[in-house]
Amino acid sequence: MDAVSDTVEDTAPPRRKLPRAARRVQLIEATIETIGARGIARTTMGDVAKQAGLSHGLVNFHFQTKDNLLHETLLYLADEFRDNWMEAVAVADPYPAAQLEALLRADFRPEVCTPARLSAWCAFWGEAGSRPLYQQMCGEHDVAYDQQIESLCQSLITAGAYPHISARAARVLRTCSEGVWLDLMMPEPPYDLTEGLTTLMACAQALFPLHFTVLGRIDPAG
Amino acid sequence: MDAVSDTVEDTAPPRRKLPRAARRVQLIEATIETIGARGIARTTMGDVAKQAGLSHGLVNFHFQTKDNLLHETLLYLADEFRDNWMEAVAVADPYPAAQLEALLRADFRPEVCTPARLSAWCAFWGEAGSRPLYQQMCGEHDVAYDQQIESLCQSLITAGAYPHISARAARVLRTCSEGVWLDLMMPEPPYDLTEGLTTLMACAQALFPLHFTVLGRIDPAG
DNA sequence: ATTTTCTGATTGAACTGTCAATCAAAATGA
DNA sequence: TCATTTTGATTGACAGTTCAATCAGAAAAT
Repeated sequence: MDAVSDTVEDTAPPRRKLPRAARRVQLIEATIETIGARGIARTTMGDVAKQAGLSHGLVNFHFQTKDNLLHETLLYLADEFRDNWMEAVAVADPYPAAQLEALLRADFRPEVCTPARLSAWCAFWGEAGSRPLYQQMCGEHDVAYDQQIESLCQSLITAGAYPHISARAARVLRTCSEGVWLDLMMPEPPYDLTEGLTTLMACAQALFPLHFTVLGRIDPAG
Repeated sequence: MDAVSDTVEDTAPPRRKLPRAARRVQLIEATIETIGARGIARTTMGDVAKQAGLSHGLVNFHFQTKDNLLHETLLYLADEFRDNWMEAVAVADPYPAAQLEALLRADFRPEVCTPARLSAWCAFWGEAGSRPLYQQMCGEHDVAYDQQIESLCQSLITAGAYPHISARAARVLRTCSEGVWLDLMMPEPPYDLTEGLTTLMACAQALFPLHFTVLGRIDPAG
């Protein structure tokens, strides 16, 4: 039926009549790329259309307004990030240290940790202060992430008799992770992804020395 | 004739013929407020002028272009933040734990930690990914801050025979501080300034338990 | 034949940057 | 002390540009 759908993007012009959902995703991906390259302030509908190799009328056809396009793009990113860490936790070994390590590593997987995605996410974050809608979405993302971390921290605190407050330990880890993200967002980051992860593990080690080293969790099996 | 000049605007309207430098600062402050309220993307020269209670032609008279206005605003913020933490370190007690605590607390002083300033700084940060100039300025700010922290961390590591790498410990503290900032930027932050600082101190305690508690440094005098 | 997707020209609004005119204050001269 | 000139800060109207959104119609798809 749809022999077209194979080479949807990159160089070859992705000719007409892609299924609705696929076209929307293509345009959202183009939006992420454009925001990553030009920032939100200077991103126009024309830029997005050009990036996708389509006409700008089509962007309005699928998303009605620019505000809506941005909103849906943020939604897409937030869902992607959430799915990513949730799945990482789900497939991790079933003990707290392994799950916490999986959670912390998830945001740095190459699939989600691309320059354009980091940059776009940060751009939305920067605008969040003045846009209640973005604020709410970024906030909700953080809350869910934070709760998951806190629950794991609580398990570790109990297991290791650490003197920490779980909410605070969780916050230290989350903020550290977000800060490393900001560093890596720069086109010429001061350190690479591996060193970023090691920094996070150093943070986990400082909090939970019985369960973590700078290389990651200490396996309970020995 | 000139009965006008007194209260043309609301709060503190320095009417006509202000010296050049003062007027520029007034316009930059108006820019910070506007960016904080509307974000960079939707801030216009007209908005800034209105915020300052002046005509929009005057903004161009003093700053030529919008890009230049934004650039100078970022410069102003970066200088202010740097001066703030440098002075805090300079007046702190002359031992590493006290200086580190002063450094960490500096960014959360009410003078610099206002909603508009946090929000504006974050907005610039969000755009930094796509603007080499912003990138460089934000980067330089971070580098200087990081070097100062690292030097203090190194002193503590030596003093306490901690197993850390100074660069990584410094990075953990800096990223944690930046992450807390991001949290506090939200109009309805998930926790207050005091709790933010306590979180930072908890991070310092995890790294340097001989020198810090969640309340701050442990005074060497006892 | 009908519906859905897509294009590119067009429109109208908003914004930036310019400029001539205005005006307050400082400098100068009486 | 008071009038005159000079300076440069300030205004508001304007020109030119950019951009979001619309729309009529073309091109697939069903």
